[in-house]
Amino acid sequence: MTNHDSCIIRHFSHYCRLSEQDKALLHELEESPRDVRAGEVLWQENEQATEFCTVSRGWAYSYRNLGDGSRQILEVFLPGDIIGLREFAFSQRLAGVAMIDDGVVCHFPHRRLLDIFRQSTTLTAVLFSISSRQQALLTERLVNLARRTAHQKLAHFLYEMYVRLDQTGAATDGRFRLPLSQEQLADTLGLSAVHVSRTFSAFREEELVLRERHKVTLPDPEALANVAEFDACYLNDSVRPIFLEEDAAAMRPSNGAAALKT
Amino acid sequence: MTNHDSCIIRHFSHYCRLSEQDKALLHELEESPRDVRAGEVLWQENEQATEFCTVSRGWAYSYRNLGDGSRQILEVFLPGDIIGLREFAFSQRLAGVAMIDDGVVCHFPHRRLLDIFRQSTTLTAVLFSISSRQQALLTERLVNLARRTAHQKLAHFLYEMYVRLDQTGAATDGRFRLPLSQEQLADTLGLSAVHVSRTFSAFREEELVLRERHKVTLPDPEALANVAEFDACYLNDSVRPIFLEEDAAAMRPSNGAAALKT
DNA sequence: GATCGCCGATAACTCAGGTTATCGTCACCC
DNA sequence: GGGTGACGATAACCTGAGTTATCGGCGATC
Repeated sequence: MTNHDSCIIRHFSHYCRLSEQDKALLHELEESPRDVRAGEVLWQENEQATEFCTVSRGWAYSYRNLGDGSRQILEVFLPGDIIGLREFAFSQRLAGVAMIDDGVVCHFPHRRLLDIFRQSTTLTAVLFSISSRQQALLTERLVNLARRTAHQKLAHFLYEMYVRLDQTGAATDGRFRLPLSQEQLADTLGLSAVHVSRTFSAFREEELVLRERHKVTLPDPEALANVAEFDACYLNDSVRPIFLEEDAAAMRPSNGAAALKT
Repeated sequence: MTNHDSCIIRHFSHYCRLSEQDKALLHELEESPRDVRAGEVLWQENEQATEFCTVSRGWAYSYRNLGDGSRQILEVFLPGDIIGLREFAFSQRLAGVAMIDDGVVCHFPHRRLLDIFRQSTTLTAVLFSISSRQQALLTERLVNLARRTAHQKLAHFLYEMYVRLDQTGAATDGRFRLPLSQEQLADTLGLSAVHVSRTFSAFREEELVLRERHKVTLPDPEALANVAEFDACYLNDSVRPIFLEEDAAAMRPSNGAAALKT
């Protein structure tokens, strides 16, 4: 088991120092990588759900198709994210998932999550934290959709992506790659594609956002955050390291004995 | 430990048969009941978060205050629900919580959740399921807010409440108590209070919904569900009993020995 | 290098829902 | 029993965003 740079482990390490045993458990989630093409549908609403999925490379999104032919994008997944956690309690998919980009994903069965619950309190707590953070993103998007103007919605989304990408080093100096089309943005923000275009034009005018093809530049990120009334609280998932460290310490004695080679 | 009818245990039992030990663990969550009055704020955004909370009686809601003075209600909690699970990863509250009704709530420290992770895989799985279901509610509300008309939003909300209440026996024959004011409904649905009123008038006209004070009657629930394009999938959390039973069976040997009196 | 198809920009027109304001009703309380 | 205040209904008016349509640019395919 070469520790060939794993997105998941990097992601989990954000939350907590991991034992070797924990890392081994996580590695099992990435056993069967599969290449996927942009636009490829990983699964659809109402299909039987027996697996989760991790993204190793590329972007993905989950979506719901509505009765009137429109569609709502719910979440955008980046490398290191786990897809499908939200559906833990359900035997059917509640949302479809498709790739934005070419990429690599790894499927693993539901069962594996129970193994983790049973074998590592630390990982269980981290999984709960991740799920909790995803819910925070969702909540923020909800507020955004319910209460803000088109300008604020787009500003908020762009700034959120900027922060998320910055946290993983994928944004430098206000510039980042945003592989979504304007139609996908519209489906995310509950707007029409036309109005997304209008709003980008306005932002260009005001020199808040420059966009060419899939490259976005924010000349003044803070100004954008202000437009969006952005409160970064929900992204700085302080993650309460103390809390988790205590916990890790508390459980190490019992699990340490069974640990794999150090 | 008298098994004086506990909402939480009833709630959890929905998902899975519980051992006596599991019940004992859950009972600890309801150790310190407190009477609360309608309108009382349990906590506010950005306060330090060190506790979760269960609702034993009454309704509650979580909300976010926006920059422009408006506010968005995120979730409505009924007796048996756990409040604050969403915030597991955070040290600050992401949303305020207030009572709709007079009621009884029980606070318990974060730490207690870790005890559960450590001591019961069954309860851990159920907690994950509950969190997953809450997220499904949130997602459905998001779609609702982003993509549907005022009529659909209100119809959807009313029908959802009807189903949730029906599941706990609190709705009979299309009639139930709905203690929210039109302003609270507006804050939930991302509408103005005026427009909620208009929409109720329209529903009265069409004989879809009758509302007097806090009593709501749905003469034809199915018709309402149709207006809302309601797909009950996300509420019939099949909850995959098989899955959990297998799991419970798998872990019983190790924990059974330490079980409390049967 | 001509054709096709996708993506994005822009303009003209429409409409769902917000805003403001007024009024009626009910509950509560000296 | 009259004052007060929260809640809800209704009307008139306004506006942000949807809809439809047209056009230009760019990449892929032959």
